[in-house]
Amino acid sequence: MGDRGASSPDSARANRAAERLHSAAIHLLRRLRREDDASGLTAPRLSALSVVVFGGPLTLGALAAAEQVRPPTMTRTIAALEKAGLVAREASPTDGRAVLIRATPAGRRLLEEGRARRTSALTRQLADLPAHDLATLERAADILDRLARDR
Amino acid sequence: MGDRGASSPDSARANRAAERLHSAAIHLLRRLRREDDASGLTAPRLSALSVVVFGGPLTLGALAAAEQVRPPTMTRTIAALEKAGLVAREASPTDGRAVLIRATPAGRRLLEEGRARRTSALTRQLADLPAHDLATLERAADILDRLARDR
DNA sequence: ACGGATACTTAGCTTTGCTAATAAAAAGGA
DNA sequence: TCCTTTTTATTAGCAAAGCTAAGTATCCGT
Repeated sequence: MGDRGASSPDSARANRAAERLHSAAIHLLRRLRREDDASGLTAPRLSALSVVVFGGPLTLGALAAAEQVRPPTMTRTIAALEKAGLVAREASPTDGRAVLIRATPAGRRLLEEGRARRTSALTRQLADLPAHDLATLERAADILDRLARDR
Repeated sequence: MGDRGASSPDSARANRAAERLHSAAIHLLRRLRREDDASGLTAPRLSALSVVVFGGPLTLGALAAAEQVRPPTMTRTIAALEKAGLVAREASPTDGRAVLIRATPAGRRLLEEGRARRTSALTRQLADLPAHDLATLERAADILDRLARDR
């Protein structure tokens, strides 16, 4: 099947890997979407809450950047979390334009409980995996985290 | 931090891994969303098209199951792909209720070209990775594929 | 041949992403 | 100091993708 031209074998392999990761990510998320709801939160909300809980109070812009989303999108996500009592907005003491997002005790609690809950089907499937495979997935998550950080 | 109670160390580890994979998948997809568009297709459409191209003609229901989505969602996705001339609907010869989805030459071509295009930032980032890390990601994709299949 | 099951579609809702436009505050230069 | 530009966040409005509920058409078993 062709593939001549300027493409190196390395980038061909990287491209194939990218497509497979893309597909795996789509399917993983679709599965989790259904059941995220041990917590009652959708995936983007849970993800944002997690950053706020573990990343301390931070501005909305910083949170949007961390979540790789535009500010208006994060404004709305935070509005939902605030309405649910999981985070609070407060004025920045140093910058009148900025808003600091802070987790409430309820938000912290929800995340901790979710952590302890381990009901999700994915968790159960992972627990059934050979230790070796689980380790591979953990290393993969490390690599992807790193990739996301130095984009 | 606590974590006593009924939880085994294994499931605690699996749960942590599940959360990290969840987060990695979210961030991976958000990045790809921006640039999927070498092809002009959104991620779900590209994913569905890929299944149709490589999985031969198949019914809408089978496609929905493969994509872990409800039939009405797939109906709409296919409608968009059909409108774009990338797939065609045809009546099933054996079942008057069913619809077979088949890729058109244009759909096939788009996928092949996308494959050769390798413009995505992810591909480039992956190509820069040590071979060892890339291999880890490939193995992880294998494992996740398998997991998705025997859910 | 009838009644229940199955395959798909339609209708309508929610969430999440985006861009464009606006308001308010900060920063900087004349 | 004052005025302009930049930055931060919000509002408004659009599109895509997910869902459930309800409807239609076909199939299958009795």
